[in-house]
Amino acid sequence: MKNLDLNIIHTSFFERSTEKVARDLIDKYLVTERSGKLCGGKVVETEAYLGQEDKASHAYVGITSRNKVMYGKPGCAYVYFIYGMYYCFNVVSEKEGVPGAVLIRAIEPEIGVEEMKIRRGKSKLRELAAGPAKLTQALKIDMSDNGTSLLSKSICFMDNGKKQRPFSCSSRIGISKSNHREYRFFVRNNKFVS
DNA sequence: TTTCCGATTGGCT
DNA sequence: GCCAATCGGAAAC
Repeated sequence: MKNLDLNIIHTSFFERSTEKVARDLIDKYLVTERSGKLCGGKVVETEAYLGQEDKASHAYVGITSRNKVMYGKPGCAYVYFIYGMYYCFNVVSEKEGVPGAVLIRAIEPEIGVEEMKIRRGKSKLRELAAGPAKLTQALKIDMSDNGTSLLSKSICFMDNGKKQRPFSCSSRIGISKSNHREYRFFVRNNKFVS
């Protein structure tokens, strides 16, 4: 592994508007530690999901047992099960009581690459974490992480202090209910974007 | 309790 | 490009 000077990102970063958090998470590190194995890389693609004004958000219908984490403390994980077989990972944004979360759609594999290859059953770097459900498989994130704080060593975002690469925005992927705003952010010309 | 369908993926045409 | 896999959440009945 290369020399990395990484610092855990704290709650105040997440206690802001969902759009800003989504934008600023680009190029931050997402790292998990599972059974002593460290895996992660730079975030290269995110999407913002807001509250009841956002038709595509789980919070559009109001608080339910599934989405209640979105209304909780910023900087916690919101994980949900989808299509009967996949998990998607979000970080909760906004101050407590206000729903919002940022879906992490892709990371650029950098730490623990060999372990992620085993978990994914794939050898190409491009196939390890270019997609929200691929990323949870590579980082071993599942429902047991739902609601947990992302300030711990076992799962967290980290900053290496370097400047963000240029990124673009677009409409979100895979949603049927449209929203005018462009809430997807991704590093420009990066092959690890989904 | 029944029905509809989803913030996806991988395999096949 | 198309579509099945697979199951829980949410709303309808």
